[in-house]
Amino acid sequence: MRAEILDAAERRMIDVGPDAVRLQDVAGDVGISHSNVLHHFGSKEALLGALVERSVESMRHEIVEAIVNADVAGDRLRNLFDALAAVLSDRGHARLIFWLTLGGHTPVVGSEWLGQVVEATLSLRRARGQRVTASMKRDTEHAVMLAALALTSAAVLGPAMSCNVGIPDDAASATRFRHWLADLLVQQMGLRQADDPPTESPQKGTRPPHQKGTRPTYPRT
Amino acid sequence: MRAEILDAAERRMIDVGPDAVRLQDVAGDVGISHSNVLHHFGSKEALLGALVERSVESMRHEIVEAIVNADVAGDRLRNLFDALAAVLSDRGHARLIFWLTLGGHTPVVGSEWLGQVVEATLSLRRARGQRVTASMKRDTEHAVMLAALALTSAAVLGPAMSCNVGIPDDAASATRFRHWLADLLVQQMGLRQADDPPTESPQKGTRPPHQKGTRPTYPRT
DNA sequence: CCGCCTACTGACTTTTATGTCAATAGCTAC
DNA sequence: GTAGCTATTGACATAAAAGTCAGTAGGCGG
Repeated sequence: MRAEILDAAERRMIDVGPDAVRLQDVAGDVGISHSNVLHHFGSKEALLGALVERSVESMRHEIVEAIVNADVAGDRLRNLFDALAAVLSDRGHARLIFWLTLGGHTPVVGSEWLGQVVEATLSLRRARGQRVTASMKRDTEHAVMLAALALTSAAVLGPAMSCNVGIPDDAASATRFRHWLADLLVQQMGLRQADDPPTESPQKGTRPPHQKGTRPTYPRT
Repeated sequence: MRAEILDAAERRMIDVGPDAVRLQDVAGDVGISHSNVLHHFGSKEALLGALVERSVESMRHEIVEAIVNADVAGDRLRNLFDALAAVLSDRGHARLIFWLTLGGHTPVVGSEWLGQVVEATLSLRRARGQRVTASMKRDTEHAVMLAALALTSAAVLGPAMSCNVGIPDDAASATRFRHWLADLLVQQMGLRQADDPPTESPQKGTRPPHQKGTRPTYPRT
């Protein structure tokens, strides 16, 4: 029952924000009385606390999952970005991040798991024969940060921004942008492999199917 | 008086969001009674409407101003980004954009002035001797969109993301990231000029320096 | 059967925010 | 002077949301 209440609250939280999560509405969604919600969580404050805790945890988990499962090793950054966009956008994680951050809830992204992504990318660059210098480390940090910022904000501002720039607001365009960004970063960091296909057309069938066996080199959490 | 009320409301809007703009608080900030606010604007709804209208207009104006005044012509994209960051962050425009967008207020960025930035950039690339093809146009659109997304979200998520990636959360680091992004885009679009200073910092060494005249070898999208 | 615990409910209380209203004060036009 | 207009106020009405409380129902160990 707690889980169902949290589910309903989460939907409202993502859609309309923390201030608009009303006990009565949440209770109505689940089909119980608002007193019951109070009985389970003690107070609205506590409900929101539990909700944030659960959401942040599942968010972290799903994002790390997407990163781990992606075939980063071979310039498949496009795939990773697609997976991340799905999690951030469809699951509403991006909106949640912004709701919480705007509300002053810094600890949302307060962990350091992006640092692990930096580490993984660095080892990838080393594997490409690049010398790991301080400036190259910073370059990698910036690249990861750019990817995180762009993907997260695209999930929220994407439609508005697209229209503004002159790009149609549809899934294909969003994907094209993601792939463009992926290619840009791959090039910037010199991660393209010799055996990679030339990737000239954005989405349709340009890449060979995933070879299994090539696990990503991402470190486990 | 209307202006003072709107000022107070704007501060609260940016800091704590639309839902938390209380008539009593706003009135208190200005030093009048809440009935007076109501007298001037009719309703809270109307106050928020007037506020959004004014804010969006001033936002548009200040951003366009920053873009127009920047010395873009000479690869001074760094300056432009710094100016934009100032407007977006210090003036709170970025937070406002996110508050409104999350609240379903799409028309915020619903105009098309970023399209004009795309046009300006395109003519710049043409002036650099590049042929304006369809894919190059799309490349430019993507670059402008990336810049807009990154600068806007950095003003909100910047601190949290920095810590997460492993970058210290201070102004210098934020500036470094902005400059890195500016250089990345300048290089991507082949906008560097012969008389430009060598801007050695961010990623020197990992790639041979850009030869002017050579178009980026990046595959068109 | 009985006592106890948990899930759950409806009715009530409290708080807080919006909005209404009548009244006051100052200023201007006639 | 006075009629009328605007800015302003305090007191009150209304509405909505959070939280309290006493009580019901059902399961379970003794």
